[in-house]
This record gives sequence, C-alpha cells and structure tokens, in this order.
Amino acid sequence: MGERMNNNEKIINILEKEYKDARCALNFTTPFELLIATMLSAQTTDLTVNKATEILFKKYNTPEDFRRLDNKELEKYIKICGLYKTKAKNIIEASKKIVTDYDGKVPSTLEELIKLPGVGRKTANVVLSNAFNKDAIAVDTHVYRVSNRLGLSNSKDVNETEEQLMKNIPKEKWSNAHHWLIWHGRKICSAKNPKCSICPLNHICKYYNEIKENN
DNA sequence: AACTCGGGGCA
DNA sequence: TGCCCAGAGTT
Repeated sequence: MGERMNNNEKIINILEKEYKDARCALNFTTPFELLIATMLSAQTTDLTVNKATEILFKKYNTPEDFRRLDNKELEKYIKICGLYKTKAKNIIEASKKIVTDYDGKVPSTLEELIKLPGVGRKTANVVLSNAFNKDAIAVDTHVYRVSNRLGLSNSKDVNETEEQLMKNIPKEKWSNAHHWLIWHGRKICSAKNPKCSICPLNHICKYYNEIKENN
C-alpha cells in the first residue's frame, strides 16, 4: 500500500518477531504470587527470584498465609534476593492490607496497588498487565533505557516514558511490549557495552546512529 | 536529588 | 575482589 511505515511501527514489528516467545520471566500462578515475585525482584534478577519463590510458594501462596508470617520466617526464604528485611516487612504488611481492605483479593487498579507498602508504579503495572490483562506498560530500568535508545521514547522519567510508549505502540501490543523490551535489554541492549553489531534493530536505532556519527 | 537497603552472580 | 542487578521509601 502507499503509506510507508514509520520508525516506531518498524521497531515494534521487529521486536515482536524477534521476541515472539518472550513471556513474564517470573514464576507465578496467581495475581498474588506475581505481586510477591515482582516485589522481590527489585535490584536482583529473575533467576534469583524464581529460586526463592519456587520453595516459598510451595508453603505459602495466599495473602492469608503471608499476613500471619513472622518476619524472620519470611526472611529465611527470601534472603537470597537481597534487601530482604525491607522486602519481608513490606510483603507482610501488603498482605495484611489485601486481606483487610480488599477481601483477600489483589486490587486491580493502579491507584489501589501503589498504596500497598513496597509497591510502586513499576510493580503495579507488571501486575496489571500480566495478571489482570489491563492496558498498562511497566517501565523498569531496561524498558527505560532501551526505549529511549531506540527512539520509542525520549524522556527523563518513568511517567513520561509510559505515556510516550502508549502513544507510540499500538494498544493491542502493550501487554507484550514491555517483555520484548526487557528481553532485548538483557540480551543485547545492555546498559554497558551493548551488542549493537548483532542487534536486529541497529539500522533504525537512534542511539546506534548517533554512535556511528560520532566515530 | 541523594541516600539506603543487600545477598548472589559473574568477570 | 569489585561491580552490577525486573525498585521503592525516606530525608
């Protein structure tokens, strides 16, 4: 047809093709489990979180279970994730709030989720998009870096990045787009020494073209 | 805007 | 041994 695809469309199409099988890498079978796994994932990797939750969720996997846990008991399971005292405290407090305020069900709006202790915008959006199939794009360090490099966004903060991504990515692809960006960020578009030479997007990447011009 | 929480993985 | 890692809360 006559109309040429713009760069954003091209980028999304390549990402989709390249990361067709990308899924949420965290272990979970319920919204609550995803919430806990995502809370644990701060400043660590999915491998570490999965190692911890694989054992943890066999014993405890509902807000009712977690709200009764002793801090020390929970810390024992999640110590390998790091920042474990804060995380244990927040997880237990969040579980109490879910039971008392939301009838034991994880709330499914951004406003409610970010009121849970230890839950910020990123964690809330992961739960919304992955557990509840809501229209949301979670922006973590990978998404922020990669989308800015590619030119899908051009922003200094998370809020702005979310808005720009929602504008530049077709709605029906929002739920998967952040997985594609995260996987790309880990495999190729790393913070340091990105593997631009083998990147399937380098020919339309803003960052790569800037680098080339400066050399 | 800077500071703090933090054990594990990997060079 | 040193550096980094799917953030969030406090000051």
